[in-house]
Amino acid sequence: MNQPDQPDIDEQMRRLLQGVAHIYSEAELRDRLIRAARERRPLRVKLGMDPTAPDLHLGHAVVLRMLRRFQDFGHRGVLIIGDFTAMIGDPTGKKKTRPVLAAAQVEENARTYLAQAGKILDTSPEKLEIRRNSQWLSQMNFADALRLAQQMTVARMLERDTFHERYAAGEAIYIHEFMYPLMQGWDSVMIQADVELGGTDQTFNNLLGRDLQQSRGQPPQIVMIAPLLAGTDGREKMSKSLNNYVGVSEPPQQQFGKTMSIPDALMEQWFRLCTPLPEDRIRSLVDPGLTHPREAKEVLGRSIVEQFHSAAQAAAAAAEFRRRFAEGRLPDDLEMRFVDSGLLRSGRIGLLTLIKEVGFAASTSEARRLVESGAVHFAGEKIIDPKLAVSLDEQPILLVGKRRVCRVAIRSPGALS
RNA sequence: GGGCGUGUGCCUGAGCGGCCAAAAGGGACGGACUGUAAAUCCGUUGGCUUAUGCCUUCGCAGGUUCGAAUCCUGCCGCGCCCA
Repeated sequence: MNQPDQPDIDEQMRRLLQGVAHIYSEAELRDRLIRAARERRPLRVKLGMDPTAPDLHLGHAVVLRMLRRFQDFGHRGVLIIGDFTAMIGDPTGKKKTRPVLAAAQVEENARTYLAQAGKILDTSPEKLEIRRNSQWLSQMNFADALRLAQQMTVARMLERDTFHERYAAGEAIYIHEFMYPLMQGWDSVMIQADVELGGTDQTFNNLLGRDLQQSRGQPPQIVMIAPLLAGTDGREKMSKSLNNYVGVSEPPQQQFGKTMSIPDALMEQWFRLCTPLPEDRIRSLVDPGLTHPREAKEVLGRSIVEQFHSAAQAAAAAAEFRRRFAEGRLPDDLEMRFVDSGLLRSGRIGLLTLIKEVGFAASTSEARRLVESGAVHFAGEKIIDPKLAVSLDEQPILLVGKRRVCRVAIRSPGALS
């Protein structure tokens, strides 16, 4: 805006476009910024939130950071809680219809979401407006819905990647799924969005918002698309269901450890999308001739942990990681896990049962396989006999694989855990 | 509404009366090697208090058979074609 402490438009543009994969269109954004400044009106920057997934990860953080930059330039984030659209579920997910969420549940999820998003966003009321789309969508009747549907043709819907692929693959597409993008687009009309942010999988939906706005005489929103962040496997996009994510509220140790496990080839993208490091620094970090990949990854890990925790915790996580895996020592603060005394037979417990009880294996059979494949150490000794029964009197250490470790003890019936 | 086809383990996908807890690949997990990287190699991949044992799995429910993922009937889902 016009405030003296804000940089000029060119600088704002440069910063806003940082790390953006696509924008529709750059010229429109520039115009809109200029007009907003002239009219002393903050832009309304829309971001949709899925009320079913309160576990935010680095992928969400990318787009949240984009919104944050707008906020920092004086604009207003409008967070849409898709409580109504959740009834359908974004066809992108290509899974079955989701159950309708209870209002209380939506409320709860929104709270969790905000608690996590707050690590990145400015959540002060003047900078962030929170709306739920059931507010207007649930008011619509069939005629309203039909009118909305008239804005779109089947052919155009089928252009959308996810629909296109499913159609080609012979998978089912339900009519109501076609409504999803329309509903999301309608949200933009209702809140009069100036800008909508989203991941690449949202492109179609977001662009539809432009059409709907125009047909209602509103200036079309500018659409800014964040690149999809690849998950820790380096193959798929980061997502909770693929279990390849780094959660923003995970403990430092875990964030750091997961980051260290990503393929080297992924580092560059993560540096760009997940850290504030300048371009030339990134370039030297990802050049194996200049920086050993392990060192580079450590910088990456620390930078990530730092954002969600603190520099001190990041350093500690890195140090602990080194101790643990480079030097092969056990962690300092071993977690204690308890086992019911009822499971003991004359003071001993079957190793397999123990492994299962402690949560290191889903079933006894799995525990057996782990033992037989030499993955288990108990009280400092490698054990390959699945029939072994052990004593827990000394509160021994149980190690399964490289990462699953704890100390085990007996919980007597009356004792508090 | 009718005809044809299809439905298998986390996924893809073979099997078409016994040798099937079910080929193969992917993924995942474990081991070796490393930098909890990649590549490579090896092993495991339904459950069960400890098993040349039992139980549950091949859309669902019945049936035929000494015996069914495999045959029959009905139902359900999906696809294609016709209307």
